[in-house]
Amino acid sequence: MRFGGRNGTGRDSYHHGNLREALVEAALRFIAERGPAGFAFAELARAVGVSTAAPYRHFRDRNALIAEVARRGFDRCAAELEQARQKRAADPVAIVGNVGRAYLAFARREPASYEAMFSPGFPLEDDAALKLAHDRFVAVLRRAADAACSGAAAEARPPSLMVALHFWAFLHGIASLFVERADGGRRALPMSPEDLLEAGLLIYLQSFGLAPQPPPQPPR
Amino acid sequence: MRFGGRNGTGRDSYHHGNLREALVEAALRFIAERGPAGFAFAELARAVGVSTAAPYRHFRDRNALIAEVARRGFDRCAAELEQARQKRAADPVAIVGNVGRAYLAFARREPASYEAMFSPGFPLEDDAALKLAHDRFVAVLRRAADAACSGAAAEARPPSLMVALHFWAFLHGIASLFVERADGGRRALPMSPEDLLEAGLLIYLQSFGLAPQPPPQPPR
DNA sequence: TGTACATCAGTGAACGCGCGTTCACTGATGTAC
DNA sequence: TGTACATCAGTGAACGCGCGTTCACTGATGTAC
Repeated sequence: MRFGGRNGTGRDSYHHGNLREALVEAALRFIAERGPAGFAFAELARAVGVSTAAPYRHFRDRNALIAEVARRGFDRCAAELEQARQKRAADPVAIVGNVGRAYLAFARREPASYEAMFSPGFPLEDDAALKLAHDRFVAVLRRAADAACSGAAAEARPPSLMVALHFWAFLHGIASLFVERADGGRRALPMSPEDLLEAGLLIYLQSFGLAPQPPPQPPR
Repeated sequence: MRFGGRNGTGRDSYHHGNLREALVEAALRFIAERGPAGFAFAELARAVGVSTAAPYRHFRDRNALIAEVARRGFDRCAAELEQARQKRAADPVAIVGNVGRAYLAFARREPASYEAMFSPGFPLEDDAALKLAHDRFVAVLRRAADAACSGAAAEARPPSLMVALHFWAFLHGIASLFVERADGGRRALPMSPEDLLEAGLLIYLQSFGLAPQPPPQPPR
């Protein structure tokens, strides 16, 4: 496995030109294949076609690289969730569903990022930028929960922070237990993770007097 | 860190007497400290006070050891959940709550086991005994969900397998995101994981027409 | 437009280290008689 | 109860290997003038 610089496969000069990016990409591949602890820093350098000393120009050590991978993961995932949240502002149930599906889609499409983001043993406190990205990510989930809560009848309206945490825990549980992984470690399921999610959300939101709106009829 | 044989601290003879157990215990400690990938097989031998060749008498390799740790984790956790399930047969909501609390208690008390059980990259298929223990564990969750469903009004009764999967995903999400870990990697929470769980279960089960029974009054 | 030079991003060789695994071996245990 | 012996669970030395990290270095880049 070899990841090139500017021109894709090889090197065009003494300088790599894109080493930082190339290292992050290679790390994503290795994580997807073997998990966040399953490769050596030197291995990464080799995969990218560079001496083992070169990565030290860009990352203090292996952990700093993984933290960068996780940080980018939070950023990208937050952006996608936010986009899903803004897609349709009318129906609270649909908003939560859209955000939830976007969450599962991210976990499925970028299992390596997802693992780096949530694998224990990489504490957020060590890296301020990582912590910030994490908090922004959580804020998006919080906004989605706000939308759901604001649609609830006033007397049945639960604290939206709690709803956000329920939402997140449920999403994370489904993503880590049931979304198919590259190494085939998915559990047998009688339904897709997305359907499982949607059914669970409906049951939960029903208690707040929320039900999905029928889609608007096209004018005839 | 050194784990002894029969008499606790040291060795009493040429033979260790309890090496298999001692290795499993040491692995639990290391996993709790550094995660399932954070230690070497040889390190384990040293911690237990034995030559680096000795563990090979008991485990084919490092992965076989971790699989054994995970298997025992599933067994113990399943036993505790089952006990919680049978504690009080009357109220479906209370049954699910008891099992849920037992789940979180296990994750809190044995974070190393929990991590070994659920860390990706150790596929169940490679080890029949592990797969069996896993399936028995899932069956307990299934029975808890059955109890909840059987209490629901017939016309609102959901498929109990789906409820079991919702239950599990929610529990796993709370356990992995919010239960305090040895390395301090817990996220800030406005309430305890147990309260978060209980509130979520109540909201969810309310949709089935289920509500907690008031505790029976003591006879006066 | 050309040149000098500071800065940057690489090299490659070297180091000490601990790992996983194997091997022939040996001390301890338990059992058949 | 005693002895011979098979089996078991350890030892310790050895191997080749790749890792993380450092170092003085050098090729390329970009900018001031």
